[in-house]
Amino acid sequence: MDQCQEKVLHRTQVEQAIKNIPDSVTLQSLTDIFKALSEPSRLKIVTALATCELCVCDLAAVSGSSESAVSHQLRILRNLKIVRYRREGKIVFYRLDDDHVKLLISQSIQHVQE
Amino acid sequence: MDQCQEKVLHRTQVEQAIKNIPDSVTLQSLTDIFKALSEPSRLKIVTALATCELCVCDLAAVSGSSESAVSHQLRILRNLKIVRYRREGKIVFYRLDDDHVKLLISQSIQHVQE
DNA sequence: TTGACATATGAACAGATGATCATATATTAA
DNA sequence: TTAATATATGATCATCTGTTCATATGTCAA
Repeated sequence: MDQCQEKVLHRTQVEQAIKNIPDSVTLQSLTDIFKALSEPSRLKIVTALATCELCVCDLAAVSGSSESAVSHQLRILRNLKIVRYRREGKIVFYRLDDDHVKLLISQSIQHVQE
Repeated sequence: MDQCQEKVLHRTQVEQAIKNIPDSVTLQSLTDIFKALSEPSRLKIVTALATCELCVCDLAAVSGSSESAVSHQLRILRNLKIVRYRREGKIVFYRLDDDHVKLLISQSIQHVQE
């Protein structure tokens, strides 16, 4: 829209700001991970898994929701490569896919607690 | 629900995991900030403001959305104390409220780019 | 194979949310 | 005061999302 272009008030700063916005792939990855952690139920699951691996049943107890709801959320976390799982007989154990998310959350906690 | 309690398979791990879940206030703060950053439009605004202060009109140009939409998103970011503003005549300049968010985002970018 | 248990998944519903449009407010200039 | 500019906000609507319920899948034991 040309209207917007014409209305730019501070051209230098705008150009600088646009350069600082991550590329679309990075932007997508960022919003994905932030969205994954933006729901209390999912954040509980992830912080719980930061201690040790847990089965779906455990996670339901930990997060205080139904096993079905947890399973749905785990699918989202799985698709985002935030958690992985291993099956042991009838039981499926979930754990964090790597330590990035754990670190990110601990850093975030520091931020909000200051 | 007692059903959930009875079905806990790994009691020790569950108790440990529950201890690791942040208190409800921290949990709320975390989900708030993650939710704020989980929308492409808002993340663009925040990353743009990481360089310098910008007015609403600038932010509309930077993020590629309407000024009204930006203004709505800025209200959300204002309420979450992520941005603050100062008025200079007819123009309102926004900037990040502190450097926490900037640091959090740069750390997150490192995470997703590995 | 049958039954029980653990988990996964599809459908449906309710609640949340982002964009748009119209309108309101605030500031400045004439 | 009036007009123009910059921003804010309320209402509406379409879309998204999380939960629930019912059902399906997978595993093991009998």
